[in-house]
Amino acid sequence: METMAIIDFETTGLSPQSGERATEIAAVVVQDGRIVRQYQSLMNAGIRIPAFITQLTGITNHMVQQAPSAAKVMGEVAEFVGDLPLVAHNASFDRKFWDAELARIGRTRPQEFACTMLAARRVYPTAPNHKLETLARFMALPDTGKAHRAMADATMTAHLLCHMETTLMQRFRIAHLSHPLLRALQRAKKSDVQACLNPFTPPHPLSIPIRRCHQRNP
DNA sequence: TGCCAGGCCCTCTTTAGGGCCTT
Repeated sequence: METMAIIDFETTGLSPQSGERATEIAAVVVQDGRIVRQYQSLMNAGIRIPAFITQLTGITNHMVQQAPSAAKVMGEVAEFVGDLPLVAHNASFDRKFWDAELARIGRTRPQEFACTMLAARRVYPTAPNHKLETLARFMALPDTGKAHRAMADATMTAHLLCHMETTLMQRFRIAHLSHPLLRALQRAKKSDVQACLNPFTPPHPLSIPIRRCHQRNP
């Protein structure tokens, strides 16, 4: 697998445009199908955490008050991931917080995001739904700890990514999972991908535009 | 005044609407 950085934010809400801020971030670097580096930190953005968020995540006002500033943490995690391609579950959410928090420290994102949720809708169309927790149960992925904490969810997303690579290697004859392939997959037509994944047909070369770069020789 | 996310996908679509997913 191409080396990628998987990130997960915990936040005070759903939109930085509405003044919501990050409270915790985790990043794990996956290389050759295993996690080789990890970063995790709570962060203090100077904003109160709504009670329902504390109930959801377990992150309290006291915890973030003891944490380093959001600026310090975002600087560290940006250095940690460098220019590695980024991955998140429902990446549109993490991308907008990543961009908003980086903008506050005068930085911009040099790389693209790929989304495991969109890709999972293609690769696992029979899953009950495509929430991270549901997919983890559906595929019996290893337990990573309390859901809705950044490191647990980032690690779970990494496991999901590795499971997806195995599925794609078996069904599509890909040599390895790359970030461009993941992005192409999430944009591919549902019907095209499902035809390739039909259990009653033999493994089928992946018929999405990026295939020449990533297929293994037959 | 009243409301308050938004990107993406699917479909009974594209001059739109509703559901999913993230905190």
